[in-house]
Amino acid sequence: MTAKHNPTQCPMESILGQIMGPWTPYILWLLSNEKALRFGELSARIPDISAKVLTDRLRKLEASGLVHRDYQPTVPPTVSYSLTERGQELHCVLQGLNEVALRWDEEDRDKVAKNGMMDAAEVAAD
Amino acid sequence: MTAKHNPTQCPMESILGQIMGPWTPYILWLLSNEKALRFGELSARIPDISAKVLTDRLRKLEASGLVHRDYQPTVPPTVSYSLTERGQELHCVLQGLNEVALRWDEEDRDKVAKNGMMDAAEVAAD
DNA sequence: CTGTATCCGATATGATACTG
DNA sequence: CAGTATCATATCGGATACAG
Repeated sequence: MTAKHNPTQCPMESILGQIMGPWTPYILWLLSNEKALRFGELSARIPDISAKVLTDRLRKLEASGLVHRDYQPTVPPTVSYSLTERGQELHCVLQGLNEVALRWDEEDRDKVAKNGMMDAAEVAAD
Repeated sequence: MTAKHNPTQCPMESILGQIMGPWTPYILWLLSNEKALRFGELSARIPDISAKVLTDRLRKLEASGLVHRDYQPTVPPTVSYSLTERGQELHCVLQGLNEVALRWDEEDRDKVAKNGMMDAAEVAAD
């Protein structure tokens, strides 16, 4: 996703590079609603993700300090993930983004209902 | 970057898929500060981007209705790009993200200055 | 249960050269 | 000026199989 990112030094890109990529925002979303989730629970809630990719996303989120990993050396091992304080701060911003996305979707549906099929740029414009 | 994105139906991913990818947030940022920029001006302000990638980013932003392309068939042709209304709405959200990014950077610098080198997760945590 | 190790194919990036 | 065309490389995502 995100390793060699941020060629511009733009601070936004720095954060976006950490949270982007398929599944990542959804993982953050799940964690913010559930406080803590185990690896298997995340897997179950994201049906189509592979273990490899889920692991990869969690490791990267951990590396950037957005997610905390709690490992209990029981048998079998128990690992749960939760948002760090920063992860929670980020969620507030993402919620803003989410609201914009939902509003646009609604506007688009209204418009398409009235005018029939259009392409994205036409719909978005007005 | 962004073509087959949004496997989760998460609305955030839908927008993030449109604006992410190297350079894209920076392009939006430049356009929001300058009202309108020509292709060559964007090129000059983003020194390391290739014409191909810049074109690709602009086409995608245009397709999602965030950027408007104004083509004047003069000789030589004059093309300028500006944010649509949606592009401007988005900028507000990005600014929030930007503020968080800047705050974190500052916190991190302070912490590193006090404690010496750490990795990202250590720095972010606290 | 919680991951790693591999392999593969698709996609994106970047450099270079060329055009209306 | 504002791109397009082409090619080479790198990276990523996903499937599968295996391990502590």
